[in-house]
Amino acid sequence: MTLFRLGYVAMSMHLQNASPSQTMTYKRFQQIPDREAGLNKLARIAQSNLHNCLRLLKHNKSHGIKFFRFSSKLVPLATHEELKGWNYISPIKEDLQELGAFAKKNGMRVDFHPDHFVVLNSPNKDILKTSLQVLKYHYLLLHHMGIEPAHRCVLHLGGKYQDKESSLERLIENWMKVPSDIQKMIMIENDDTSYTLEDCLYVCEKLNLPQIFDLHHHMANHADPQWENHWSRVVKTWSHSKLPLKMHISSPRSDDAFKSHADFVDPTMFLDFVEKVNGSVSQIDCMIEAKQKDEALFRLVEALESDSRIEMKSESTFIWKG
DNA sequence: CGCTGTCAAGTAATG
DNA sequence: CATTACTTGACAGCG
Repeated sequence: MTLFRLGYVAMSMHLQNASPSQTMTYKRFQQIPDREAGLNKLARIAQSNLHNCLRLLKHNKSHGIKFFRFSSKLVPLATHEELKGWNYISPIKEDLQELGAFAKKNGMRVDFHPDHFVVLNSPNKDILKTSLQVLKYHYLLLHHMGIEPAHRCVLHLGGKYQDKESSLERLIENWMKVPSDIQKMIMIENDDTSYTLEDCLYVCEKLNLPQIFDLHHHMANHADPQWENHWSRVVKTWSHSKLPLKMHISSPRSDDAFKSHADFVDPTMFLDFVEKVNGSVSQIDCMIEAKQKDEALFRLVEALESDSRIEMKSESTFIWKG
């Protein structure tokens, strides 16, 4: 029997004025004549973002949601080249501590997905260096939250650079330049344009990394359309992890904009997946990536509740009865 | 207050 | 070779 658990991404459609990713652009920062005042302002924004994250976790708690992805924009300009040397952690140490303690106390799985500027297979040394800075930022956030950073950061394999095979091998070469603490933090996700599930599995097996299977990306980009043929390999990549297998779930916005995320998740497609993987592993955490965020999760739960093949175990977990 | 253009970052696709 | 799309929330400026 498999326990399925639902989570969502970064922000809530229900909480008002609770953005976890308020920001200040570098251009604005530059316009502040006193650098110290600018840095203070950045720190205040970061504190507000973390405060809102805590509100989000409390909101999640009240709805029985124990699985959440933090925004990567918690500290604006943290890794910007021109702000090198700024200790962006010190003004938010207590906030991070409090946030992590709340997540731990309530048994919540939290993680990150840095955006597409983190590219570990880039042939450009500067881009690799910047990417490592951004990963270090995520590491420090987790570390100061008091959360074990292992398998808390989702990445794609990177660009194709006109030659997919050699670009994939470059990732393996570059991996040796990644500090081991950061290596341990990474999970790999198949993407919708370049690297398919099978490409990612090859790397995951080689580097001993958990594979995050994104069903929507797979539909948009695959070699073998039958993901079922590779599911046992996906399961195996999680055998050494303390965390349950993780999935990304979303639905295409339309036929024309197939790769874009729809507002909500199509329950039929999701239930089809659930039926197929049921029994393959003890728990599957499904990250709902929909434009309507937590509202999409609530809608999906409503659909599950009214389906006789599903038994709800709590507000956001369920099993397949068949 | 509501609308629009702009914003640190990379890569792929298009022209 | 140069520009746009991707995706995307937040903010500043403007009417």
